[in-house]
Amino acid sequence: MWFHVDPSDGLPIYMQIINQIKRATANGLLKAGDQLPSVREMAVQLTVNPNTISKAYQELERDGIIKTSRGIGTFVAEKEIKIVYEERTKEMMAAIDRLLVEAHHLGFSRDEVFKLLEDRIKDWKVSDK
Amino acid sequence: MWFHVDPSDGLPIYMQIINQIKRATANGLLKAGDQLPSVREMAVQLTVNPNTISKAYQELERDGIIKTSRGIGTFVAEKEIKIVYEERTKEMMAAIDRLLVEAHHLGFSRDEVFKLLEDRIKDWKVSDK
DNA sequence: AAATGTGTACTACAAGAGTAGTACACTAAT
DNA sequence: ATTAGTGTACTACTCTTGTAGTACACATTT
Repeated sequence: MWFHVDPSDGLPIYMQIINQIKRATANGLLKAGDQLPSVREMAVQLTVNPNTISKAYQELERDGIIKTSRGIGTFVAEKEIKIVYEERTKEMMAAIDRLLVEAHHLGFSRDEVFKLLEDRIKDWKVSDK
Repeated sequence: MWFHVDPSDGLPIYMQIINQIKRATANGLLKAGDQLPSVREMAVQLTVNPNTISKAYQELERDGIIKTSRGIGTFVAEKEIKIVYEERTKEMMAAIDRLLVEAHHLGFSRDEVFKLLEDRIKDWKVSDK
């Protein structure tokens, strides 16, 4: 599998794994039901301790992104939104605000952000199939 | 001044301060040249150690958001974008991707994100004056 | 030169994060 | 029952983070 990790990235290993899996499920590379590599398999491949992988998997499970069963394996979960509407929206707006603040300090106007997002979404769509 | 801090927030105190100042400069509450409270003043007001404030100010200065002079005080910096275009754009796209991944896991479609951002930008604009 | 207001350096310490080693526990197949 | 595959608990160690205490250094005003 296409996981890779850079120990000197600053970002902790288990975080890098989490990010990759989140992205993969977000863009369809990983679909509900897909089995992930076992903690040992992945640990060997990345030359990392099994617990590090386990930690990533545990956090992903807490977020409801994967489902893991002892002795069986770890799988991408069925998508089910559990949080209530207001909560979701609140979090989403907070995320958007963070983006806008960051954009401002990178020197982008809000309209530019809008445009960039528009383009990006189009890109995602075509690669969607 | 309107700074406030919650020690039990999980987010470290100096980060909370950084965020508030970043936001304030991003939405115009703080403008270039405005003086910030001295480290001591703010430390007393928030019942926190001066070094904690200092750490926040240092990080903000590294980001070019404020300008500080020993014995004088700390001020909001003139906006000057130092990073080259490609770098800025790269970071911005990364931020947008992070937002889209987060949105997906919150159960928002990309079009919904688009719509929310559109609304949000409109809001910012009217409160712009 | 003294006083007062500014930011800072140095030190220390408690708490937590990150990873690894090792041994255990569950499940399915043989 | 055994085996081979899975995830996990426990422990320990290192390194970093976050904050505080204290003392210092610079700038301006008097």
